Amino acid sequence: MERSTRQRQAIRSVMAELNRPLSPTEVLEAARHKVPGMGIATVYRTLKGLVEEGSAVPVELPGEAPRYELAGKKHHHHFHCSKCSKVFELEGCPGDFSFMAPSGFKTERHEIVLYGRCTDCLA
Amino acid sequence: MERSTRQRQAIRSVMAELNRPLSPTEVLEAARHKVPGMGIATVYRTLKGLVEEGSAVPVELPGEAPRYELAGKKHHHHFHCSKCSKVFELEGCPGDFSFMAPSGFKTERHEIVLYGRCTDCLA
DNA sequence: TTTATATTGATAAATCATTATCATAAAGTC
DNA sequence: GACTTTATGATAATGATTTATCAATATAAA
Repeated sequence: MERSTRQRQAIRSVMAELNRPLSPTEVLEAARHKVPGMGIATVYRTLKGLVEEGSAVPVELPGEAPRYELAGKKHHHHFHCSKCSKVFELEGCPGDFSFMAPSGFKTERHEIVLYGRCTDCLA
Repeated sequence: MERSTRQRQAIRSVMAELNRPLSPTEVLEAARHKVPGMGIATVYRTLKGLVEEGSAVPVELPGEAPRYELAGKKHHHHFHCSKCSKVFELEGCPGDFSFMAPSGFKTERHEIVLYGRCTDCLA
């Protein structure tokens, strides 16, 4: 991630603009609007670089290949639309769930995923 | 799933005895204690059959290949030990999380996963 | 500009989980 | 026990995602 290329700029801006976890394919599709002809390998390479330098984080959802979002957001969870498969960021968190664990277990973190229909898919 | 074989009996009993979501590999290892020489293909075939007949369900966790647990349990969530990677069943559920979704979204279900150390790994 | 070299795009290769294949073995009926 | 057919185990094949390769191109410093 040494040089600033059109491709990398496009990928970064797409992630900032869409502001939701994106799959490599989603990144490619959106970034191609800015840089036609971009290849999927560039997306994978750039996402890997962004994660390594700490400016993006992988978002893993059950049964899904990883998506990526920009780093620096505070603790939050995600909504997965069962129609369009887009993933959206949710604000806030109900709190601590360590009470759910059996006694003797030490809970360090948690993940919550909501499933349903997003606004666009309900319309 | 027509015939009752030693392999199928072993797989069913292992799932009942361990009472937690098991990966095909975990099933194989445990079932081999009852039927030495069992092959992984038999595990995959049997798990698929159990799911099709409705007596087992896949358990998907973020970034993990599916595990399987016996069907018929009431709504619950899971704990994933970050040391031994075993997944445990949690009892109960804090409730409804649809308030977390943005207005205009329709929440249909949710998943909660706790991460930390299980009792054995803390000892 | 020229130049050194990092980056790109196309695609082959690698990974990993799961499924298909097939000869052999076992279940269960007669 | 003999027989018909399903099930098994070993392993090749598949599918999906991600990474490696490499010639051509673009970046940015001199």
